[in-house]
Amino acid sequence: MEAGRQRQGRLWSNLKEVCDLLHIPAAISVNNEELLFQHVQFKTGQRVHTIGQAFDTLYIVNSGFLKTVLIDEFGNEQVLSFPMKGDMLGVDGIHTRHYASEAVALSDCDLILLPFKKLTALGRVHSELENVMYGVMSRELVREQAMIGMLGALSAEARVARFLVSLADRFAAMGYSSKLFNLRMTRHEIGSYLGLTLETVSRTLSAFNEIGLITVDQRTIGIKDAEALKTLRRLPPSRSRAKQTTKQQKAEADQSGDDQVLAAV
Amino acid sequence: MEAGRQRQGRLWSNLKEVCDLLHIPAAISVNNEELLFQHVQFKTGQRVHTIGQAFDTLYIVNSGFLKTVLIDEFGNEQVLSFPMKGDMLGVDGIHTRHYASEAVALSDCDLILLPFKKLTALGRVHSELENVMYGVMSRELVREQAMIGMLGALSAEARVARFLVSLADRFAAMGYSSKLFNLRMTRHEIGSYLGLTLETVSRTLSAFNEIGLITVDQRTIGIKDAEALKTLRRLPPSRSRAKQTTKQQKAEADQSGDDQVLAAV
DNA sequence: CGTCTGTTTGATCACTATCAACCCCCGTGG
DNA sequence: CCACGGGGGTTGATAGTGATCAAACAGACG
Repeated sequence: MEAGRQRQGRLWSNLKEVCDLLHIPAAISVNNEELLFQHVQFKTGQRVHTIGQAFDTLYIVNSGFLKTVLIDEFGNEQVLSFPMKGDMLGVDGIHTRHYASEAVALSDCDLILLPFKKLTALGRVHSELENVMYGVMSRELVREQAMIGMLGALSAEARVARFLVSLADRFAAMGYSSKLFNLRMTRHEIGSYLGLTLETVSRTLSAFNEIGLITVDQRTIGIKDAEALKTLRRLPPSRSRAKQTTKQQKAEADQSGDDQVLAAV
Repeated sequence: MEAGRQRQGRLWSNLKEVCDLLHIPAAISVNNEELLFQHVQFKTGQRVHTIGQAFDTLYIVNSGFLKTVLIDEFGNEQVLSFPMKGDMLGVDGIHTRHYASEAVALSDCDLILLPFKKLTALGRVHSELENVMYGVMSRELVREQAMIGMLGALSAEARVARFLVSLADRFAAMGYSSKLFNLRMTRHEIGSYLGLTLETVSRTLSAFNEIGLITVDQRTIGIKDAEALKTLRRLPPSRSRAKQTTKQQKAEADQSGDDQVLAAV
């Protein structure tokens, strides 16, 4: 895209571009043009790294969409994240020096290579780089914490709703429309990510569509009521079975106690 | 305990002791006795840090048991982890410079303070320290990934079983018995951690007890069949990667009509 | 035009949450 | 010393959410 320059027929980026991509304010005054990081392209379906593979480089997504997955003893995939522009890949390999997850391109991708050795050597000279790395890793950790909180506490509908909001926010941060976008992943992958089945994901999207919160056309999603999606806990009873929801919900909302929280839209 | 020395009526540890505690092989030849980190004691129920509090120090557990929690908009706690000896606290505060979670002592605790500023300054002189930090953060990340995988894919029974095995392993790593130990947390906290209700946790423990996998007496747990607990499954989740597993799944499904549906592998 | 993958929708099942009652342990105060 | 209270734990009955099984449809593609 915009970042990077040609050399030997390949794209390269300097440190400032890398930091910009990561949304990390880097006041780094390095002799930029000497410190270049190479880009690599991956086509849809290609694997960037696999579980157990020897770790030696981190990746930053410059363009494209990916998924990272864990694979259990039966070969079932568990989706961990959907990295896109500005996200870092491979951090889980630092500890054991072997990648703990697998990264797969969901579209054609352009990634920036950060050889870990080179990075740490660089840190020795420019110690500000340390803080950049700490910041990125900490951010990743916080994200995963939020994910754990979501999986542990929210209903299927709330998970799907938050997933959509999260996607919208990320698209917005990338300069794309947050109101209309295309899912790059299948229902099955979304379900795996959210701890649900693909049928539940599909049904929930359909329900949101009926209520008017979103529009759904295959992989094209239109966000109509972002605010409702953000605060959604549970869906109002779809057909009939009306138990004077308004009053009851109000009463429940008022006492905002500890446990179950219903349908606060 | 063993680590640390007295000075001004307080305990202090050097860098080597800190690294040992973290199980990180640190070939650091620093003038040890000059680089001391202070200990602090917390009593049961005390908070080490709270959400939103300004971040300035990391903590390493020298002794005692804690929990870290997220608190949602209604005041509900979501337990994220149960740190114990050798674990690091506060990493989630690096990114935003404010702690993202709350840490509470479940027993009287002895923690080592790692002022973050001091740590990064130290990294400038002793660059091996960088790798220690990266390693610890990466390990934390991998742990959380495993947690996400567990919450997303495993049944209630499998979660409780793995929780027990994980505790046993950690006690073993600390030099305690892995066959008989005391839970430091309530059923409610376990449930929150595992994305279950306290009743489900209680029932599952009772069921394991009846089957002879463990013994339960209030908070005292005896592990009788660690292997069975490790491999306990249920719910061959999704037909994501349907291979020649069809026969096996069918066989499992056939005998799943009984009351005891504990499909071990 | 058939095949294959992904999606939608329906019917049913069952795992786990919820509601409720009771028990156990322990500390406290009459 | 015992009554009392309260937090934590166990167990039972019931309901509901989401998984499972099943069928049909829509695009993509050779």
